[in-house]
Amino acid sequence: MPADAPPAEIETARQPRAEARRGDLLAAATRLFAERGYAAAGMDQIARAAGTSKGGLYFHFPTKQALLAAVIRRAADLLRKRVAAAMIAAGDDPVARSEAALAALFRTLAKHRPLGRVLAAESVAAGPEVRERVERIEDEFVALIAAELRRALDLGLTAPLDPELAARAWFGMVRACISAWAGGRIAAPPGELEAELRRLLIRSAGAIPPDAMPPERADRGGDRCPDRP
Amino acid sequence: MPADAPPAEIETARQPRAEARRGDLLAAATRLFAERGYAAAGMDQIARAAGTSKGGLYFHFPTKQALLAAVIRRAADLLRKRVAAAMIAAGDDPVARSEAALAALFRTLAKHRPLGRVLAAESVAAGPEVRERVERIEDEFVALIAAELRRALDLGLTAPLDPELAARAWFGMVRACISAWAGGRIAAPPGELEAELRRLLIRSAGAIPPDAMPPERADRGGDRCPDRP
DNA sequence: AGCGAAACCGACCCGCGAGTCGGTTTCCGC
DNA sequence: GCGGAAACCGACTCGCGGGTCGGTTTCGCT
Repeated sequence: MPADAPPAEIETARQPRAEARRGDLLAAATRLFAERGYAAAGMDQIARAAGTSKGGLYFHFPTKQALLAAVIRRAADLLRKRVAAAMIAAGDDPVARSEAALAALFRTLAKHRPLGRVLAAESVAAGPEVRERVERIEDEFVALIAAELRRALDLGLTAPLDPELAARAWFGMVRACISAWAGGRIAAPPGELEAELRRLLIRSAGAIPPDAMPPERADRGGDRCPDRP
Repeated sequence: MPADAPPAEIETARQPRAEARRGDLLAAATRLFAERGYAAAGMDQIARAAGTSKGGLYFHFPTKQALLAAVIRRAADLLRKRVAAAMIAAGDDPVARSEAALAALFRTLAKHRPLGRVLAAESVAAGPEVRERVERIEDEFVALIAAELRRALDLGLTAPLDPELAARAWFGMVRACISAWAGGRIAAPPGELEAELRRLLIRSAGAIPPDAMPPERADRGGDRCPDRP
């Protein structure tokens, strides 16, 4: 239990076909874990879905937990990469960066729907170690958002708020909306959903968007700068 | 599958001790499902934790799924009752009602921590029927919030928004914060957490709180009514 | 008291699915 | 083209846990 870090992640050079199979297996596992749940998805089933056999599966992953761990790791890596790239591309303004991060997260999860389900729901089902791992990933993203919020706060771009907590709340909002949308329980097309969600997020922080509301602002009275008692 | 409603919910008159046992069993099941996950929590284990035996457990619940269903039903009933009461007590103003609902939800989940976990995570693990049931409960609460938001919107108390989506987002915010707090990953005391969360929610809707900010508003410049380009 | 039903017990049954293993095929280096 | 390792196969094992069942205790009722 103490210090198992070094031997865990050695990417031994594999033959290319093996790498491909590994990818297929991870994809199939991701899909089935999301659809049936960790416990209900059988190893044989997963292997079959990936066009291989149980033995082949166990050649790549020593255990079912390890398979889930790999699935999660892969998902997290993908999200991390996309989000980081988007934020770098967005420049310096914290609000713009946040919006870019949101957009990237959103588009990535929208493209790979099962991914969100696995990250959201399978943490409890597969024992405490896995749960902790997922929580750490979540914390990582929350910290990312929190840092941005803190910068914005220091620049006076937001209302006074607790960055940690607001970040957590943002994360929750995004996840809830995406998962409802992925389950077909929200009708709106993804583009519109993202726009509306962005408005909610920005408003919740009391932030000033970089593109300070163009033409159509006279839709309804009193939506900002309230003048009633 | 078609029309199984009538025979399912007959509350047959039971002896008092049986009712007590049933309660113990439900409590133990709730705790263990939350801690270990649905699949990993054994029937024998649950029975033992409730101070009884497998046979006794199966006297009350015909199957494991039925047990989970009962747990969920109970949790939903409790939340429903508390939230409804709070909203009625809060009067007519939609913003006040929303705040009251939030507070009730918050306090109830804070008092029974495992409850949130079960509602959040066990839906996938126990087959599609249960998942759907949980989703319906969630939708129910979302609809409750959405109705309130729609009223507020019609009264001109909020910024223009999609009530459905905003309600979903609110729900997600609350859940994420509560679950992080229940897991000890947020340091703030519950009272403070709730207050901060309330601010976020209200701001996200662009709403005007009924108690229009008392004295200390001059904390930081430009936090509302922005004057920059 | 004593009878019958409700409530409870725990040893047993049995299917299911994670993990194993000896064997076969594929491919790389020489 | 051949030796050997990497990659893959699928029948088999075996423990675990959901569900059963005959028996025992508790309790309400008269």
